[in-house]
Amino acid sequence: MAALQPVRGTHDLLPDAARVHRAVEDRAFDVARRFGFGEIVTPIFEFTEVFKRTLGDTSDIVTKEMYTFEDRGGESLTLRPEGTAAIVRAFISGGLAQSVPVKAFYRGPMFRYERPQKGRLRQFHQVGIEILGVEGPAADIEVITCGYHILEALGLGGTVTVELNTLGDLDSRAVYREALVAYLQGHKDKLSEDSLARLERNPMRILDSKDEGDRAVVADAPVLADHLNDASRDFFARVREGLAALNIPVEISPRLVRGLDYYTHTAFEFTTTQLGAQGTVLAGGRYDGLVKQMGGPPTPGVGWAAGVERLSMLLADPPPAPRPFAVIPAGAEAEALALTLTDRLRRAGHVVDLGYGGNMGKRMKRANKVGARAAIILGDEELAAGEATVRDLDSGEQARVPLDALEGALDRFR
RNA sequence: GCGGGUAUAGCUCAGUUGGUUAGAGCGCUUGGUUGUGGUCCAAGAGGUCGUCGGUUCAAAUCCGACUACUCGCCCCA
Repeated sequence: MAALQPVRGTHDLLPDAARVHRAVEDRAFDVARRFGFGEIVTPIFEFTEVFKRTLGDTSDIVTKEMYTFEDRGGESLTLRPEGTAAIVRAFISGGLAQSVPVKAFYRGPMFRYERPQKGRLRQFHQVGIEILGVEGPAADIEVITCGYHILEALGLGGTVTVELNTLGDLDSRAVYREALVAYLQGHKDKLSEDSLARLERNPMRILDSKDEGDRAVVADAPVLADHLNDASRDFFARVREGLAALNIPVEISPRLVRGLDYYTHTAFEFTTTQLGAQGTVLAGGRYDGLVKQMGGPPTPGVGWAAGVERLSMLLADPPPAPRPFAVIPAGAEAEALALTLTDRLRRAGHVVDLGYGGNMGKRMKRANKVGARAAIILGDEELAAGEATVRDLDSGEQARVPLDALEGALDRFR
């Protein structure tokens, strides 16, 4: 039986769930398209190097969460654990540096070997956007605004908090990091085990530790904002002004940091309290060093990714299944007519269900089960008159309609 | 990777201090005749009680391991 279960941390999307999942993706893309983003589809696996080089050798994702394997040709490949690295790789290998700015939207499955929880799977799905080639804060503003509009389109405008911070440019970040490490070194005895490890690899992560002891230490730690140079400070101010002008409610979170190494300047996170520990629903930031780090021409970038499963769980108005019309023939002659009539109505754009057999009672039951809006009944009487009986399954009212006027008669049910 | 909880029909759950053929609701199938669903009534199908092992005369019930799910930590979308 174990073999017949989906692999741990993976999930089938049965029709009802799949409909919600697609709706989230489609609405996100609809909004992104209005902002001028075009879709980029990249392969689901890449050379392992693509992720190693971008995510940093010490990140958890690279060190213990990647699905890496050797193919038959001996190449080391990895199922993508996130989207940005692949988009940037495509940007470089596709020569898109010639046509910056590039505004890319992507969606699809990502893979991380993690311990599954609610809202955390081993194969999960993201939608994301990236703007490559824009240095100024206009891109940051647009990217955050787009994310906010998408959440609004999903009916989540009021339930999500937008947290914002700046990591400063590379100089500011380096200066701050030094100050922070110096401070933390002096309080080593009070730090948790996790944070001692972070002190080596990713000291800024200690800022958002949930450990009480850590929090006490962090409370008096040097603040990033005090270490920003003028350029970084100005950049952040302009981002905030832009968002304020667009009425996007933002909370400044001085301790918000990013797990991945390539982020600079703007960092943001859209969170909800409705999903427990997996409250982050959309997150991203600016990554000015990434393209160059991957071997492309120095190109600034900013973007975010959002978790489709998490958004699906929150979706305010899950889309209903479409309500079909049920064509119900009685008798062999009617059966033959039903086949062509159904085809005609489908070509006209209607959703039509044609049962595979059974008497009228069974077919009516089926019509009801599939949520049909109306039944189109074809029997001997109707055939003789060149008509069909159209029965409104909500009200129970029915009327005879000439066959060649059917399309028009069905329009009133839309 | 670490810690806690859970695991009974397709779904949501009962199952008393271990004791014969494991129950309910919903869903499903069939019927309540001949061309009309949703409501109602009746009958029926469906469970190696997550898996493996142990304790016992006897295990869904107690113990252990494993697996999955779940809630935290970690990480992150």
